[in-house]
Amino acid sequence: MPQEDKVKKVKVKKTKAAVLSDDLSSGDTHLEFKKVKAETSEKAQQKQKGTKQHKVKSPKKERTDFEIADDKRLKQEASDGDFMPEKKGKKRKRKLESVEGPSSSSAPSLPKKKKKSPQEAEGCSGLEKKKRKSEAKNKKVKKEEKEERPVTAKKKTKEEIEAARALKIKKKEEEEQQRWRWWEEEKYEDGVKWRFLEHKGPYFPPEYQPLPDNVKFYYDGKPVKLSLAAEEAALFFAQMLDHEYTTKDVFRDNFFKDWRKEMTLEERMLITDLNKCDFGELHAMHKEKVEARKNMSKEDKLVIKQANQKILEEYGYCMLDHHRERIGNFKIEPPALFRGRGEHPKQGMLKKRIQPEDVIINCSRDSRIPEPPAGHSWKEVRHDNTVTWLASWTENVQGSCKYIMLNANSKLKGEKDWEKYEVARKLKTCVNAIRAQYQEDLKSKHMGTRQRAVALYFIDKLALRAGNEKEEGETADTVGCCSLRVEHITLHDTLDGEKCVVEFDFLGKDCIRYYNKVPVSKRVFKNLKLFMQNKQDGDDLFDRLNTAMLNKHLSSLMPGLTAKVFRTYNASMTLQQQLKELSNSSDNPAEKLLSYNRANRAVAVLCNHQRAPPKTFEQSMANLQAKIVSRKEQLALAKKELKQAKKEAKRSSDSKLLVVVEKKKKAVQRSEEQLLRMEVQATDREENKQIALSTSKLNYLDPRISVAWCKNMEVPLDKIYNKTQRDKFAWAIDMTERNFLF
DNA sequence: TTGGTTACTTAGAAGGCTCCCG
DNA sequence: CGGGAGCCTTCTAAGTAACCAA
Repeated sequence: MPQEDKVKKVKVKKTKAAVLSDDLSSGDTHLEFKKVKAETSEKAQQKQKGTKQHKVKSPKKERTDFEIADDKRLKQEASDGDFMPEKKGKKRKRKLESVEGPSSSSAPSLPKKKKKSPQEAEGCSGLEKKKRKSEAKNKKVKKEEKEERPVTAKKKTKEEIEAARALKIKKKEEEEQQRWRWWEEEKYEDGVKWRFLEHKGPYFPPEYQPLPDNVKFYYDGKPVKLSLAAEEAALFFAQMLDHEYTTKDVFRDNFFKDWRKEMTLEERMLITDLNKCDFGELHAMHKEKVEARKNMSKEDKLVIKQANQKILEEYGYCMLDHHRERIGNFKIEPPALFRGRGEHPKQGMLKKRIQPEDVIINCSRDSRIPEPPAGHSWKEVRHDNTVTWLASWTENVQGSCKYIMLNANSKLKGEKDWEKYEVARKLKTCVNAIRAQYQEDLKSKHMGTRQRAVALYFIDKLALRAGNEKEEGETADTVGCCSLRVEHITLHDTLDGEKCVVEFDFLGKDCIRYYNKVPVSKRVFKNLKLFMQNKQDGDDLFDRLNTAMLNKHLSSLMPGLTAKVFRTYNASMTLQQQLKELSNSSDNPAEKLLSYNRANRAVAVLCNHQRAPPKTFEQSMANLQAKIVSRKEQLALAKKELKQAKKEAKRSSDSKLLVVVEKKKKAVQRSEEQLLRMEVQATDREENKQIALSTSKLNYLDPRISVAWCKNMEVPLDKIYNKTQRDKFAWAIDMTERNFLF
């Protein structure tokens, strides 16, 4: 078997030392500056899709999302200045928000704390707020009714239905009332994350249950009773036998090596070849268990559910500054075989069971310190209120730290999220200056500066990730902007009728391929040629640059600015722009949603958020098409019947017939609506085949843009955000007015 | 300047759950 | 009323970036 068939070419050692003289006054300093024209980059592969037309409202829809996304964004960039309330006039508008707020009695410090942009600040008078709140409540109630009906089974009596509904509404109200409106509170001084933190500690996975006697592992045809530890590891492997992982050499080798470490001496002597191992019975047992689980009775399922609920109640929450907050991941990761993404050199290694002795607890000194499981003790208990984690441990495969932290709907996460978007919005006010500067820097005498300028150009224009350096052999070979190598780009003087085209092809985070052909300015192009001179495939494209240098530079341009802010900024900008472009308040609800999804999709394309096409995709698409066809037939029939009925009504003037005509009309109308909805759905789904919308929605798009859009378009928010998302974005939902601009 | 450590965000896969349709 | 499609949650890997010490 081809061991490591994909061994990556030798990577240059990552020291970007000063090898070459940094001075390059020679050569091409005479490059002309040419305005970057509106580039229409398109992603090669995915192309044709998205143009699939069916009745779509606006004529501009003829192009792919990619094209739309990209040049919309560029147009936006061009006109960015219009939006800028104050360019470089400094004096950031911290507007000491005396407008509202529970007195600033205790806020001597925090100079840059407590930000409120003008939009937020205005309309925050108590009165306004109250009004808004009650509005929200009303809406909620209405929604509730809608959601309620289908849920309640028909068996129930009317009263029961009523009661259930009332209960649900009440619960909702209570929830709303209990919600911690932290965004209305004063922020803590720098670095302090909490004043009081109490929790029960992490939840440990159940102990390993040894195999029953009738399930045997065989080596070389003979049954072997394994020691507990070895048996557990064997089961991990057996459970994965259906997975492609277990066919990979690296995975198998790593597993075998680590498995042998778990074995007793005798076992190790005996078991020397993975290929002679027969996990068949273990595998079968596992499958049986899965099957049995699936076929469990309703009652049994309920019992399990309730047990889980109980665990959640006990371990899933903590008290943070007098508020009960949900913990995101309160369970310790169970032991397993490591599943790295892509060609990970460590795939298959044994991720060991975590003991309380490995776990550091973080909580308030004056809280009830969590009890370790009986007979155990914690590695350490500390009281550090400058961090947000409740517990941590070091994982053995990569040696990295794992944390237990709060849920996304918590104050700690929400506040950070809000802050992130505020930084991105701040970038808006100085992005023009920064762009002008890097254009200028393309001409710099210093190689390092030029490289920085080109990298920044990519990060800004293509929303590439920063690209930190990685230790070789520890992870899959993936890159970001600063770590691009010569092999990852191809320069084309002309390509498909465009000049100066850069073709990118590399694996990014999670080994997701980034493929894109982008026309760039002549100057950038020439610089790239220069950077690539005398280099080989495996050499760094930006050998004088790393993320630390880049970020240092960025933070000097604007406090808080780092490479990743550009991604947030450009993503949110694109969404706002696309929504404006694509949606009309006169559209019907389905069309509005399609527009929103398209805008969202434009961002996902920009950020290269992909997913494996669902396994059932082709099938379900065919099903949908079939349904559309049959619906069309139905519609034709309905129309025919309507005609017929009209004819008859005319002839006989029997009033009953008129009623029939009305009925038929309704049927036609209904049919048409359903057909439209299906067609829209089909388009949406097709365009979405391998694009993941959720990542951008959750991490890059300022929720206030979406909330404002919903208000303007009169789209119920729950069409856009599900419950979890509404929870996470509660701060934005509460504070956003329809006139919000990112 | 580097190299390790730490803390926190961002990412897609997998599996469970719900709801809808025939 | 059973099965399956798709939405939602959970899981944990894989990034970014700051910090610290030598």
